[in-house]
Amino acid sequence: MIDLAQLRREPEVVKAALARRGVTSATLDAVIELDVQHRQLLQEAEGLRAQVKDLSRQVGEARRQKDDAAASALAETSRTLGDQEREASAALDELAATLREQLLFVPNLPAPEAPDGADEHDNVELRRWWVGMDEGAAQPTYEAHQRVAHWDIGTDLGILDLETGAKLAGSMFPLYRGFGARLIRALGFFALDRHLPEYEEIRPPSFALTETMMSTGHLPKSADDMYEIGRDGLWAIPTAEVPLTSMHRGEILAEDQLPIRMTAQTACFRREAGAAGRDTRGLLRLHEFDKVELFAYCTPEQALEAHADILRRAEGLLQALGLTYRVLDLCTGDLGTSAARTFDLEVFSPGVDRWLEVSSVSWFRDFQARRANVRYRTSDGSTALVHTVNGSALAWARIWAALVETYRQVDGSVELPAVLAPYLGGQTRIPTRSS
RNA sequence: GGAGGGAUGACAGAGCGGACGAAUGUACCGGUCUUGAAAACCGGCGUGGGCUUGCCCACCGUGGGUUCAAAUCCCACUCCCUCCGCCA
Repeated sequence: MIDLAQLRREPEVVKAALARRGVTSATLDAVIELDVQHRQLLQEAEGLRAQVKDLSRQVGEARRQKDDAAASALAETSRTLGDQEREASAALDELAATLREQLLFVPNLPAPEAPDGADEHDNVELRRWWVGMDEGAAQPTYEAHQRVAHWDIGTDLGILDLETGAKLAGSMFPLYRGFGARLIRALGFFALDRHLPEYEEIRPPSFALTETMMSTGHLPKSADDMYEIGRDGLWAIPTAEVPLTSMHRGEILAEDQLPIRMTAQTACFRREAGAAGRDTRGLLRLHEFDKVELFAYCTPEQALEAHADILRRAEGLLQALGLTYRVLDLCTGDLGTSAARTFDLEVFSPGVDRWLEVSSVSWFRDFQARRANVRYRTSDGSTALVHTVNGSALAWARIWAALVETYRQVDGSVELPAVLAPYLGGQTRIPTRSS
């Protein structure tokens, strides 16, 4: 949620910033107008309430003086005012709800450094990395045996069974088996270990209350993309960011606690409602996938470094796995609702011949903290909202795809990078079924 | 799932219709005393919001209700504790 006080104080600044991501001036004017009305009504209701309270005190006083006639008269006046107050308060509540609702739909102000742009085509590529680059290789090269899509490799080697996954839960719910299942497990363990002990490992619930989903901005705006368990008032989490952001919801943290850094692997559930039929082959787009998330609550001063650290770690994993990737600086038109600045990491999938997003590293400023009401005590004793940053490190389904393609051998087997050996019982080779 | 008990400021813990944003203790901050520290004593010490910046309003688990007036009474819900049942 943006800062209403800032919108009130410097509307032109906010408008200019949000215009970069397509929010019209009229939208914000409507919010400002609601805010004006809200405060007018607030004063009216509070004035009435103050009178009722004062009269009530006088009633009590009169009763003690045994002046029942005066007490009754005062009570009568107070009752009348009380009715008016009730009416004003009801109107006030309605207006406040409308204001809040509109405010919840206003996206975050983009960071000045975020590049301008309308959509994903305007994202700015900052750099690429591939094996051998440091030794002077001009570009990654792939042989014909690496140009096989992971869904074919998965079927050939018996490590991915999408048909059975679909039989159990519908399409886009993958089922890994044998070495494929073990590889997914290994990737999560591998990444979590690398983030300890700087990041505390968390294993959060897989479902979250509506209020929890609100804090990160996933609700109300993206309700169609979330799995809802209506009977219990719960939602399946689309990312560990949801529970992690709310861990300190409503709290005031001590400044010396910050930054609080956490990592968690969870299943992530996404309905992908707006993407029906697109990129549905193999593991390109799924309703459920595992992802290790990195997250930090920090002071505004710590935020940039915390953001950079998560990006470094995500890149470090990709480099350790020897996968080709690129870093994108998301343009204002492609930023998520809550983000001020986001870097996406895309891994190259030689078999599918496409770049696949495997990480999104975002700085939210105080946008999420305002919704979640997470603050800290500053050195001068006052309170301030924390900043939140997070990023995937990494989303495993697509990494799984890039790995089996990149490391496919001439004979059809897959020879995985040695860094994974400790997590694979020492066996890095996925053999062909005939061998 | 059944029965009972509970939820109050950083913590502990009073209050159970009116002068209660809330006793008291601890912790914390400032001061006096002291060579210094401790002790003792004095003072301060929740969070938001509104505007005429001095006042007003809200908040005692959450949401409703009763009343001139609710931390206090009523209803519903959530969570915690104890016991019983069931269960990986």
